[in-house]
Amino acid sequence: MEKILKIISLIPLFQNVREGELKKIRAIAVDKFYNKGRTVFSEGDKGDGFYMVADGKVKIYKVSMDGKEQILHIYGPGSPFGEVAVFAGKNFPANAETLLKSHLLFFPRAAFVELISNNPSLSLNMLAMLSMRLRQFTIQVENLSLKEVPGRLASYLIYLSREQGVEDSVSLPLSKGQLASLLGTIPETLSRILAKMSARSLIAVDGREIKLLDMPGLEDLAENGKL
Amino acid sequence: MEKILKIISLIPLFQNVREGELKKIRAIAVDKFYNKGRTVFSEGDKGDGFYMVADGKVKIYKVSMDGKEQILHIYGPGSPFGEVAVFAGKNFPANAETLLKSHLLFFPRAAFVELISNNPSLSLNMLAMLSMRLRQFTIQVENLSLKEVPGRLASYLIYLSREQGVEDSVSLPLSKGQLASLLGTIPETLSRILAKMSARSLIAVDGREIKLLDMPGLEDLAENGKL
DNA sequence: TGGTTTCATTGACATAAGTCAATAGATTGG
DNA sequence: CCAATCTATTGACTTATGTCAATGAAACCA
Repeated sequence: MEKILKIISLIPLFQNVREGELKKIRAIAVDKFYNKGRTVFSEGDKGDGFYMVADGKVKIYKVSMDGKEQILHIYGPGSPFGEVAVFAGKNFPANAETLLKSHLLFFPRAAFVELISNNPSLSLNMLAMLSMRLRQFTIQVENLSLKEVPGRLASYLIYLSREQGVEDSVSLPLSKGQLASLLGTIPETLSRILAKMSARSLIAVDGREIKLLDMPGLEDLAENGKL
Repeated sequence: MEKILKIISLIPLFQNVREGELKKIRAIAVDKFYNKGRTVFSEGDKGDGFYMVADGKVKIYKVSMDGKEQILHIYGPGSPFGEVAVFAGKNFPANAETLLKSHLLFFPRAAFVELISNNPSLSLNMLAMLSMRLRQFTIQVENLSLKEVPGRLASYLIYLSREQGVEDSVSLPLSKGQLASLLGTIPETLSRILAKMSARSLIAVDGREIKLLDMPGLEDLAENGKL
């Protein structure tokens, strides 16, 4: 089986889709290659399709007038992005940029809508996908509005440790500056908080490797937000 | 035509759906009536269906440990809510409470999924609906993270004036306390900012009626966030 | 390798927004 | 219609986080 077709077949979005349909999906996908740090699309661009990461890493973000950046998502292999423009029939609501050399698949709107119209499994998968995104956003809003930065950081570390399947240590998939942007703060503040959490023996930081020394303490911090 | 059926037929979610299907949709909907201030569902509740406002008003919100509330959405007639639980197959990610005496329609998951599986128009409408929600969330995150409270308030006033179709005045659909919660702040702060904006002659406040005295000034504030 | 650029840390300081408390206004039900 | 409750405003104060600037560490590449 072609490599990309195999990748596609393993993606949640395309589960329970008949083999024949998978081939059609592959047929409409256009391969796109980007170097690190490249803009895939910008906020306001007309969206005539959506993307999926085949390989690499992409950040979706907003920027304010004075240049502060807020990361909305980081997507790796298997994650689609930019679907909002396809289904809401408007333009992209945020910016997308590669964080690594990346191989993306582009799905043109018309062809994909055609596929989805004839494939209930696919449309239910897409509904599930968007629903998960909405759920993530409710968490992000909660974090930004109801937690202070230490609480957000603690939540993120716990999330990472689950995702990476390691109990007591995590490896940041992002530079500290980018992590600050993901958490809705700035590098200076993040630095100070990492220092304070280290002083409290909650964590031990070594570059991008962070040991989680006091899981209960971190969980409490994530819940109550007070350091 | 039955009153509810007529309401359903006018809703964006059910556009371009055949008459026969509309009847089926109505058939699976369960009427629910709530007084003002009633909990419809709570965060974490198992979601075996979603709701739609037939009449009244509902707020969707999160609460922190120490009791601070963040409103995610306010929905009026025609808006569905709670779909995330249906399609992501989990529990509700937030709380829902009526702000007025309300008449809601409840759509049980299994029956609705059945309908959507056999109706491409309906599933595309639902995808569009969720996509619009995602778009709104990107704006909410942007507001919370990249704008200060005065900027958020200015954005909201401009949004309201567009929605209400009036150029130079708006009527708050919410108490000031609830507005504070929607903007991600507290009543005291909102009060002070309203006072400051009045002093600057950007607006004039009279209870829930707000005159927009300086639209360019408000737009600038919404963009750049500096008061 | 060495030098340049980017990234991270730290200090001194400024400020937006939250907390606590008191009061005033508005709304509601008996 | 008045008391009781809820809602909004204002003041004095605290605090978390942002800003500006300097320095140190790490990564990159020519």
